[in-house]
Amino acid sequence: MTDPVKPTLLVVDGHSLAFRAFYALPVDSFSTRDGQHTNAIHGFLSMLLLLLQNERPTHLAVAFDKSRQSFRTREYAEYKGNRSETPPEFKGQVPLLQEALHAMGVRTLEKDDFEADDILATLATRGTAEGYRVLLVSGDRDTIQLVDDDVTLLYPNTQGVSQLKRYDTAAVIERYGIRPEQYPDVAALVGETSDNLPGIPKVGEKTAVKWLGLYGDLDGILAHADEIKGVVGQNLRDGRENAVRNRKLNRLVRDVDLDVELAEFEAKPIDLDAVRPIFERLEFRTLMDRLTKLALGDAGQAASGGAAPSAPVEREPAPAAPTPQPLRDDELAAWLETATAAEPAGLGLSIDVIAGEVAGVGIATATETVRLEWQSAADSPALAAWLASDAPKIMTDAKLQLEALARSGLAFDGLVVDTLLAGWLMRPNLQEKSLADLVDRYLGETLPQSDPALLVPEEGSDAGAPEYAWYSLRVAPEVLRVLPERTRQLLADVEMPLVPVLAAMELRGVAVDHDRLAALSAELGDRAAGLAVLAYAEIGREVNLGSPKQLQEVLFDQLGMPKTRATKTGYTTDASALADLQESNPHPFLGYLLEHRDATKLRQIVDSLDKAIAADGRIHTTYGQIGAATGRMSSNDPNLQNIPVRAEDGRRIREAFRNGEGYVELMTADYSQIEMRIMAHLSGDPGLIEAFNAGEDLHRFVGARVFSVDPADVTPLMRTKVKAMSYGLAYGLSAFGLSKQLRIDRAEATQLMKEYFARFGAVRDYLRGVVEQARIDGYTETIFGRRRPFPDLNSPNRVLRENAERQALNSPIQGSAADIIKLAMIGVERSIAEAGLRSRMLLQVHDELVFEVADGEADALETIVRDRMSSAADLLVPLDVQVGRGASWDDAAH
DNA sequence: TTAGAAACGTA
DNA sequence: CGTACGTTTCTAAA
Repeated sequence: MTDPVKPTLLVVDGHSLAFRAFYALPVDSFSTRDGQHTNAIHGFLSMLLLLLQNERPTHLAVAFDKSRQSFRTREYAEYKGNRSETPPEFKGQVPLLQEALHAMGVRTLEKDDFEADDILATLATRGTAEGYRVLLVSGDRDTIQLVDDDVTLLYPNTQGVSQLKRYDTAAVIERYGIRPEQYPDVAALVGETSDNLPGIPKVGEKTAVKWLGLYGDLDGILAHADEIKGVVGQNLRDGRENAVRNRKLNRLVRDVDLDVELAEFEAKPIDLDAVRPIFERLEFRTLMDRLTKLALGDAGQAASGGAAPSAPVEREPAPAAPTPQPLRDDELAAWLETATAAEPAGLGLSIDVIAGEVAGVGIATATETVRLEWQSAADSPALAAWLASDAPKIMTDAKLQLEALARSGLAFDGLVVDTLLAGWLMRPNLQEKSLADLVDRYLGETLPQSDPALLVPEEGSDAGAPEYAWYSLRVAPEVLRVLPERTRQLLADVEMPLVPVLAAMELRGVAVDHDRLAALSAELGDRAAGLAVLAYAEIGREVNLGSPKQLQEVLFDQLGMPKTRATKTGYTTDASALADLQESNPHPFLGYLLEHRDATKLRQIVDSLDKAIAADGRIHTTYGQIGAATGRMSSNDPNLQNIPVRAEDGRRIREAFRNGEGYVELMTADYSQIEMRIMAHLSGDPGLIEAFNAGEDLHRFVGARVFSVDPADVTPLMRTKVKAMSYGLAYGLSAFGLSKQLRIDRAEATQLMKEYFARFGAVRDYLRGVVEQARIDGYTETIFGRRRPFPDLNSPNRVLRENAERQALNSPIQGSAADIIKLAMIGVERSIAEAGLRSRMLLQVHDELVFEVADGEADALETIVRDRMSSAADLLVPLDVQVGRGASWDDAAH
């Protein structure tokens, strides 16, 4: 095994390992508050620490590629020529990684005109000569040739970088059936796609190894090329230049002039004080802990050698959750008294939910947790009283738990912090999706969880309600600490009060008429079947009309239509492309196909809604409060925010949404043009503000300005164009996009935009300003202070950057609209309760609310809704609210 | 069996 | 080459 006398030299291929780490770890989960991606750095350092711990090298170096150019690219220009652009999220991490390594006292090496692997080869050669045991770490197979009795290669497996496969001579022989020094011959014959080095066609590892066995080495094989029969033999004779070239390129250089002595790589004790600042900047809490442990271990060894350890800061190990005490309800009041005194900001609370009902309750202070077994509300008067009181409670992902409480007949109040919502406001790109994520990020600890693969969780290993309560309690102050003041306010004023409102809406659900849906489904099914028959007749065969692949065959091969926009897997067959084709190459098949698509899509929606009707005859969607990065909510299971409304057929689905028993109709209330109004407010554009205050049709008003005509003379076409332009603005629409949407030429679109901005210049200035400010701040902000970070705004990658720019200019607008309707919902719910109405709010569709109206309450409800919605924010323009009522959702639309 | 792409519905 | 979502179906890889 290892020779205790020999010193150990560990050499790492920095680029290849960092790159592996980059792809192994989700980029979204590793970034700092200011948006710097750190997944590659984190993965690399994590692996390095593991190596230092397990291998205990005496000498250490990390080699990097200096650039993409090397003597190999000069020799063969196509070398690695197929490599796509390095992701910018990766690029920026390399200098930071090097900085971190230097802080850790690790030497890094790079050399003009050579690749990192050549440095590995050189150090391995010198190390062997100078009596070292050498460990190489690289993700490049070419380094296999370096393995010998003193040189071992650690190669990352496909899963990532946490597991390294150890290749010594025996392992290479076992894996490849050849000796390490023969590997380049195999690679030369087989070729290396990732390096853009084609090999001999039809020759894989098996064949190459067989030939090596027969003829010794590549030269031998080529010398006997004439004796090899069949297609492969001919391929070999045809491609011998390739093989020779490959062999030349994959030979690593063992004598790069490095101008260093191996002794300089001696591993020094880690200076934690030097490392701490950069690790803090990278927000590597767990890694810092691991490094600290490792360094203290080193110090301990040094101490045994005589020197006293320099007094490093002793880090406490991650505390374990206190063992939950079982508590009876009659003991609860007393416990709560001392607990509340100990935690005035709130107690941690978590509800075990099984099948939607309360199964257990955990409550936590910083030092104690209790578990209350729960039978029924009647058996737990003390618990019920505390839950119903306004005593402050801290939870994680409370909505589900609140619903379970309600179903079990328990009133609830006093939710002050939901850590999941707080974490989302801090990083709205859905990076922390669970308590476990929050515990990891904000405490640097791991939430105990049993293997989810186990059907029966291990006894005691799993975190239950008391543990969840305890971790929630500890996470809360850490998240709040880093939350900017306005964002904390947003949490307290908007997101937290919204939780019980959403819980109530989800519990209520909306009544849906199964019979109508069933009839509609049957009708659509028949229609689709008929259209399919017609479509098949046109092309003389049956294909799967739902298969883009088969459609491409029909359209482009069989019917010879011109190719449409390219997708990753071929050419698009989407509705707009088919419409274009219909214009240029009219064919009845296209019409049938489009209609068939419509019918099947609609039927699919109908069927999934029908399946979602619960036993109470109602559909209960789930709102995702942390659903969208802009601040909007999402709806799922089923999604009730994308029920068709534009097409006549689609609207028939809305006819199935009706008031339930005990109610007389539905009412809808929506903000008209809220995003344009927000744009008017944020930009302060006098023209746009006047447009809204004039109370005239917005698009007519704008059209009159843009086309310099009287409002009365604005034609429908002019109105359409201006409307598309106005709506497109908030999305970062380009002249190209506008021309495409309006089916007008580029020049006309450009002209339209020019005229528009000439009249509404402040809008353009505002949109530009948003992006510029975001580039500086790294985030955008809504009217209410909701932030969204944009790390890609300064990316050198144009696609990424321009995407980020459009997102950035849209976010304050979409986000402010979301803030406003959330505030309105909270106000409406409160006012309805205060007025004692039975009518209730059921659905939210971004700028629309749907209510179920009780008999005789329509007017009172409308007054409340109009008032709360229009006064939710104080803008420079009025917030106009449209209200409608009717027997169905469709009828209630206006 | 699973993950990704394509397609399409809403605001 | 217009933002924000969720769902379904097909497809290729595992």
